[in-house]
Amino acid sequence: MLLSFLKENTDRQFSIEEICEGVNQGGGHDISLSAVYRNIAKLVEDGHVRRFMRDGSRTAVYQYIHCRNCEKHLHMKCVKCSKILHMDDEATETMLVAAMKKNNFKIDERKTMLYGVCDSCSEDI
Amino acid sequence: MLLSFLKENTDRQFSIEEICEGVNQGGGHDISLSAVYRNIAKLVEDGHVRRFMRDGSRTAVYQYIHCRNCEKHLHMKCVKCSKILHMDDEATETMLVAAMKKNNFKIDERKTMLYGVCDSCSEDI
DNA sequence: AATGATTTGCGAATCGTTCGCAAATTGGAA
DNA sequence: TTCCAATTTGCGAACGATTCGCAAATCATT
Repeated sequence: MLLSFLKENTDRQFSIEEICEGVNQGGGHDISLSAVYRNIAKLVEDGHVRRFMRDGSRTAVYQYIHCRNCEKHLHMKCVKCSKILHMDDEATETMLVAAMKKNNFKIDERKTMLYGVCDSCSEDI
Repeated sequence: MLLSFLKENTDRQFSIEEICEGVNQGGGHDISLSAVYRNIAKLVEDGHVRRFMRDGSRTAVYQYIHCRNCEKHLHMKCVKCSKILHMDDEATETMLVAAMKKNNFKIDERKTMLYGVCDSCSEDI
């Protein structure tokens, strides 16, 4: 099932094609790309899944990731290993949001993705 | 000229088509879409202009904005009026970056865009 | 089993972007 | 100025991820 696949993999984003492969991995009847497109659209609409865009390829590609309580915290994406980190330090989270509000900007955690380099990748020379 | 058009308009992002129109507004010889695509690619490569993606349309659309000292500060985009805000409070800026580093994440100001609601738009009911 | 509603898969359409190539423009060197 | 090579341009075709249309398959309710 589509949603359960994403639920079990929240450490990175998946393209439609990857989701299709991942779901069909489980054996049984294969699902088509079209169906994945349609079903994922519904999941996004209902707020179960979030959609971002990947830059860099010839044309833009949408990527998807499951929402847990993700509207409650910020996310970071490592530009080297593409891993998604969920901000789990509540003190920092509230501090960041407060600092932004002081600058008259009410940050939207659901749409924002912080890009940078994660801990393990910054160790690499 | 393409770069000077973007230099004069740093309060929002422009699509290729908007850039084309904006440049051709200045009279003289019109430049084609192809040329805009090519020239903007070079500007991005050389670090004079930054490229982001706009979500929501049928297919992905790239958008461009001029870099001033933009590698030095964060940017915010209002999801309501699409205006781009440049973080000008240095104290907050360094505080944010430090807070992220405490969470083992070295934020990349050039690739990150904070989404949310700006001051004037949050006043609207 | 029968009926209607939903979902599926396939192929065509969409459309921003990129590519290929010949024509136009530019920039030196003589 | 004139010649020639190098770069840039504009046009149309190609690309490719996504969406659309529609008939066939599946599901749900009785």
